[in-house]
Amino acid sequence: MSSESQPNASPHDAVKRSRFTHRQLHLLRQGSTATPLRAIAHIDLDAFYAQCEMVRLGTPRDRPLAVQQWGSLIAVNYAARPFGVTRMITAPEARKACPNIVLQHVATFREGEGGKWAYRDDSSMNISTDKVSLDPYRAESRKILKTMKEALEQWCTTESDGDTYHYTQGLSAALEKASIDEVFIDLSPLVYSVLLQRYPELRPGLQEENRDVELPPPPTTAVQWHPEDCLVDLDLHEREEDDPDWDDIVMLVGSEIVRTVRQAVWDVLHYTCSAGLARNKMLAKLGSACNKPDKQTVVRNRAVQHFLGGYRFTQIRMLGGKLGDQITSFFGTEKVSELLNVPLEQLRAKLDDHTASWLYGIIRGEDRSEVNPRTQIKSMLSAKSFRPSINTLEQAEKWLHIFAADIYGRLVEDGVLENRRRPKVITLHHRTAQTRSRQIPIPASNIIDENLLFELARTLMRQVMTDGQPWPCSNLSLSVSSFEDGVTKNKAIEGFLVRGDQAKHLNQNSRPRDSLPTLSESIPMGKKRKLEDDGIKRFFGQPARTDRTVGGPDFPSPHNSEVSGDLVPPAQVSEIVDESSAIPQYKCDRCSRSICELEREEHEDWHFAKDLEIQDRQEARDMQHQPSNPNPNASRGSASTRGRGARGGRGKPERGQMRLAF
DNA sequence: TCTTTGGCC
DNA sequence: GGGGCCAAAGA
Repeated sequence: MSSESQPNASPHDAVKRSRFTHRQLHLLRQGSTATPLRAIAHIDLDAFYAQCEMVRLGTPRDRPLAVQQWGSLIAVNYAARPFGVTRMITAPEARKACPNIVLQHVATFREGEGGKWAYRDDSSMNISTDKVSLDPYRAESRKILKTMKEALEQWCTTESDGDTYHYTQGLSAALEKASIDEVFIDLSPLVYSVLLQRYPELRPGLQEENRDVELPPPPTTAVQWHPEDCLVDLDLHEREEDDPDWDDIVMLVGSEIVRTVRQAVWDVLHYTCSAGLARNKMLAKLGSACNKPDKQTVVRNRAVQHFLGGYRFTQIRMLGGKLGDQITSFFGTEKVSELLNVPLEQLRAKLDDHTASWLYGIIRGEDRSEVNPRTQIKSMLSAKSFRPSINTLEQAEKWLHIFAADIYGRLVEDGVLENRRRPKVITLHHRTAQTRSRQIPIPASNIIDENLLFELARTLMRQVMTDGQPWPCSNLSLSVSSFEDGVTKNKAIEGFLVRGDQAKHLNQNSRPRDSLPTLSESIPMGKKRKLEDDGIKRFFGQPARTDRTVGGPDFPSPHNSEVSGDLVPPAQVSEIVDESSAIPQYKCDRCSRSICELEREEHEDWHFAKDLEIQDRQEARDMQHQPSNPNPNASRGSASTRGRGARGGRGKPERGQMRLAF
């Protein structure tokens, strides 16, 4: 982005301006990946499993503790590390290095004791009959996520004057659970909201104003960082004495928000965590690991080059594996600083175009991957390695019982009993010399219980045995996947929301309320889920305001809403119809929609932002492809996934913008 | 549908 | 370094 590399306005300028434009600020509002003002946090629990045990057992923070799995350690708390205890060493070695250490074995299931896990004194000696359970950690993870969400919500409910409210209401932060102990948070909309409250000069001006004009400079000459913020040193040509620009202020506000989130996790649940804050996920993730434990690290835009230059690129997300090794051998270095000297053309010569341009950008600190607001789990797996290998069907079936019980218990937590969600596929993995797997559908007619899972697993096991040489078997695992929403949940949703096509046909269509599925068969399952998650989240996160029913050019018309999976609240629909004659309307010349006059400004803002995103996305497509976008359809206000061209019908509405069903 | 890869504690 | 996960791409 050229604006990022421009120096600050020089002192002789008559009127100092920011390097950033109104357009770039405005893109924060919908969490666009295109703006250099973006604020992304990565939060990582410190030695998570160890902390879980410290909390559960009530041990003091300075008491060394490690979590044991059979003879080895899988997590070591910070109090134990000065003694040389690491995950590499065995439990007896840890005891020797640190006699005072608490060595807590993970909870286990035990053969013949049903589906209940327990903490047992003798589990380390019972590797042949026990199977580890990570359930206690999953439960803590859920609590932590909930606490973080609640802390973030504090920043959404703003008591500001009506003008600011107009621009900031309904904004919230996207939270992506990256693993059992890590989350990404897109703070951009919250930061935008705070900026507009604290700096009225940033509020969108008159309609005529050119959004390419630079913002006024921040009204401060020095940023007051919190004493506990760890700041990455600035790039060589930057100086701390230089006046801050809005990207510095964005990081300041972001770090304030992150601090309250971390504080809430400590106050409520007594867990410490470390955070990284930067303009994108890649930098935030590297940042969170810089100062552990219990610290937060801020990577300002002006520090990115210096920060990344010190890394090996193999430490960057997606480059830790074979791709990173390949690149290392092609170019003879692991250092980011040296790879920076390789021109794009040379990268292209060795790597495919997508990967080459992604790599070129990523080592320069550019990463436009989105924070994917995903909370629900997509599969569940229960596994066991056998040393020595097992050799009979009887032995295998004992483990299948335990797997079935384990997974069933987790499904219950997930809501199978209430029919909220249910998996459609069950898979058995089996390892001898090679790994083989077989999968079958879970019959939709059956109620899922432990026994059904076991019988399906046994069927798969028999298939595996007739396939080839089943023994000796060194590893077995059972998993369920392809989750689908169940009857009860859809019923509940239908009370509030109907899809566009359903709204259209609501009165003609006598389809039974409890029949399934409600989503169009034309959409692959994975996409359906995301669309639905988002639709629901957005709807409930949005205060009901009938005058917010604005739309844009890419809002599918009724005929293609059929495949969009988008959701429309019926109450809204009827209210709109009722009120449309009473409220002054104007017809938007961009999209030919009738918009209520009160919403005119916002609607036009919306078109403006939309245009920018389209433009920007096009640049991004040309310039910067990721080698493997982990989730091309997950979106949060990005134009790439919204309806145009071949994928035109797949779009979903912008936050807070409801589609008319007619 | 099945296998492989990556990432993490 | 390996057991036990989870997600997604590749084939």
